[in-house]
Amino acid sequence: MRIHSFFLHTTARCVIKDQAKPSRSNNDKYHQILNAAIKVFAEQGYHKATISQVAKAAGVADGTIYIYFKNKADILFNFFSYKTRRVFDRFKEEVETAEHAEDKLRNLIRRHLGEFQRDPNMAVVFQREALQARYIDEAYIKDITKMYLDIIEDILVQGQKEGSIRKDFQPGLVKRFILGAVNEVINTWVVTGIKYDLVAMADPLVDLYFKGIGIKPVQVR
Amino acid sequence: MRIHSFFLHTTARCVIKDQAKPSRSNNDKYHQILNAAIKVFAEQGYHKATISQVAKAAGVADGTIYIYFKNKADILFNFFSYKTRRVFDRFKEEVETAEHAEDKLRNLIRRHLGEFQRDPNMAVVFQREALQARYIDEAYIKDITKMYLDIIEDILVQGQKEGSIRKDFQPGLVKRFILGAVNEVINTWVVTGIKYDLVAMADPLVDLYFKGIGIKPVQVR
Amino acid sequence: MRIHSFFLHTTARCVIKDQAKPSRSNNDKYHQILNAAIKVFAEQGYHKATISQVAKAAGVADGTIYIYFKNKADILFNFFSYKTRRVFDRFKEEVETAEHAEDKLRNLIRRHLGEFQRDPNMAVVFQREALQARYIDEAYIKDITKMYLDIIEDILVQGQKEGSIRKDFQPGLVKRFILGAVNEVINTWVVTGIKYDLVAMADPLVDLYFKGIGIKPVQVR
Amino acid sequence: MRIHSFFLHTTARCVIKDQAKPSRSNNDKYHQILNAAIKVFAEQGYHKATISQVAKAAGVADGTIYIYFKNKADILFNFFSYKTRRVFDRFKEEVETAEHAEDKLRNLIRRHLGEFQRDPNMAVVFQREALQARYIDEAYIKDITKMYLDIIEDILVQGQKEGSIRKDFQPGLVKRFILGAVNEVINTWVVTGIKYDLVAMADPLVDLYFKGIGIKPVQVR
DNA sequence: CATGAATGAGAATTCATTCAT
DNA sequence: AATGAATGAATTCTCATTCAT
Repeated sequence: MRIHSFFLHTTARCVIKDQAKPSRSNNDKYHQILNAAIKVFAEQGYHKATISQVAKAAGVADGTIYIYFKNKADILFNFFSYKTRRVFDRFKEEVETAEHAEDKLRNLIRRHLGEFQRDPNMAVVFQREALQARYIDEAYIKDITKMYLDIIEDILVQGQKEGSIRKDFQPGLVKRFILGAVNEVINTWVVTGIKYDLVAMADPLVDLYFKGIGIKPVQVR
Repeated sequence: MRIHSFFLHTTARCVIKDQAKPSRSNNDKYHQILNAAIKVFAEQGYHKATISQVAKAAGVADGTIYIYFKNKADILFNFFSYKTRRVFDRFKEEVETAEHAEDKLRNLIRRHLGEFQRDPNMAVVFQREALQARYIDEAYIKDITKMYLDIIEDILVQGQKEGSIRKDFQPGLVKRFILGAVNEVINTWVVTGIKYDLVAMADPLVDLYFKGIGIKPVQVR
Repeated sequence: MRIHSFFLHTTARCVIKDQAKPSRSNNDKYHQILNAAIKVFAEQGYHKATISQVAKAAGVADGTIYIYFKNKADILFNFFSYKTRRVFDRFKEEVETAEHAEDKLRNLIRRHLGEFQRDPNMAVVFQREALQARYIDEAYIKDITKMYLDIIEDILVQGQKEGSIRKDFQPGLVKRFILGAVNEVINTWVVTGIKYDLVAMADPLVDLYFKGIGIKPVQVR
Repeated sequence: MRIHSFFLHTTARCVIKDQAKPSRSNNDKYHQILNAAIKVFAEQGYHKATISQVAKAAGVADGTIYIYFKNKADILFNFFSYKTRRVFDRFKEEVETAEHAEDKLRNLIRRHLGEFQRDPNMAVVFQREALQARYIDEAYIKDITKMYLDIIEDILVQGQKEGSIRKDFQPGLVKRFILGAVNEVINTWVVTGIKYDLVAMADPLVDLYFKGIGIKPVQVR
């Protein structure tokens, strides 16, 4: 798995203008290029993808890309800091709509799978390039990671208070356990060709998180 | 998560010779280069690493590498088909030493974590480059993946027969669930700097697999 | 040394309009851009300077520059044919205010140093780019060069008639000798940071031109 | 004028190996490329010249240049620190073969003109690119410059002691006066097409340095 | 077998110039 | 006239791969 956590409290949504010089007309071109890039990165991998490919996919000239992005790495950076930020914001919102821990987790997972299903290219690039710490500010990535894990942690703590979640485990491990499984499920979906309904995996997955695969010894009795 | 399954029944062990021209004594040079490459790939990433760096790390000339490997990609291919093959063979052996499903799974996970802990460079490259399917024959990777998942499947089926594992789940999902968690745990260990004892995570992890995080309503009764 | 001679008899002063499309009011914009360009060229060098930098310095849009100048090289061409032309016209005028050869040379040198001191950017660009014959019509530059040398020649001839200047030398060499020294003095002033009073060098320099550094053997007698 | 002074005490002659990776066979290739580069730079100017042009002129592939030089600027740097260094060493040697100030100056000028005549491309590049402080370490260039001026200064001081040179002038100005004239003479020779015998200018030039262009009023009497 | 200098295709990036608004 | 976004040719530099020694 590549990215663990993701989420941002950030209130400032339109960071876009920061690096984009052209102010007047088409701010679309920024997104045009960003989306084209993500598509190409998804197909080729960030490294193998060339600016020319991205330009062609975006329907602009090579040089145009440098009007909207500092350089190739900056495209990836914008993907993480802008595109995924929006997604992770939604995760937190989604969680807040539920009351109890189990529902919160279910909402989170459902939304997680849902957002990636909506934008498979994003999913691919995210899974693959995210922790490739080399390209983007490592600290920045760790931040998003931590935030996602923090949402889970809050849910765990609440669940323990509510009596629906065990207390005899290492929280750090459980967080990986949860995140790892979702990611693997997403990855498989991506690798096998984005065919089936990803969101449908949410409920069975949460069921597994809670009940495990074992048959309760209680029943033995 | 990057690689899902890995394991090879392959009886033909010395496939190495297939593409390596040198037959005589220094078959060491093959391993010399392979290990150096893995080290460099772990540090730089496959793409960023150069043949010169690998050559220098291996203590050979650039040209020498092409005596033992077809090209740069072939080094990675050999890493997967030779180096990891040995590891995944051991997984199966390990599993066979146990009798019951739960013990088999525990052995598998323990060994999995153990092998990666023993060779962190391998772990890094594996986690990062494995499903970067672009470099290696995708089908081949899927094969290894499938084999690992097959071991798990066998364990699940056995467990269900033995009555220790539930039957009401999608086997495909459970396999990802198990594999994803291990991989995430390994990844975290890699990303945070290979500091703590990875194998110690095995038992708590298997405990989670079996019991989940929930408190069984049954016990209420 | 870079530029040797410069001076223009040209009666047609407003050649400017030739290539500049805009005819109406803002002929200022032409100068605005020209001066900004000289400043930027002085700081960056002609080649390294970009049209964008010039535009920004001139407070106009990039495209606007192409309304007043054919292309980048044309800016430099205009610098030489318009801006320096005015300066070199003044040289000749200045020379004419004196009667005797020695005073004429003194006036020329004084004015030469004075004009460059007044406009250091012009000095820098002139010294650096002038004979970079590649950018501007070489013949044209040679013309300006020749005119400056011609002023000197006239002075020399007059001096010889007046009996104040030797006759036993190659005029061509003497002209370079005179021009080279002034230019070197200007260059040093430019390179060391435009700090001291350049015009103050005129009298000592002319003194050296006339008397040389040697002690006259005559005095031995 | 471009470069003022040049000269190096350096005893270490073979600095070449420092940046050239290839050690074995052809150290010629270093010079092959360097000379080709100087030729191309002389024709095109450093900026306008492309690596491809240099490579073609040197009869090697583009990439080969980067085996011997860090980058384009490094070629120019090597030109100054290696190629011209040798020349300026000779200047000092030449000066030392004479006893009296006037002979020393004559030797210096003769040699200066001679070396540039021998290698016109070097002359062109030197004159044009030398003080283009932008490309090469400014301090370094200032050093060479200062050394040349220092040779002149030593000669001046000696001449004053010997009674052959006046004492009533600013040494700084005289140094520019001498250097400027030589350079202008070289420049003219370069610009007019490298046709006539440059060295033949040495004696008349030194004559002008010493006697100036004036007719000494003393003799009137 | 081993070497490492040479190669040249390929990639990122820059910037003069154009043109629709 | 003025603008500045868009263009794409051109340039520097990298690096996998080859091959003469």
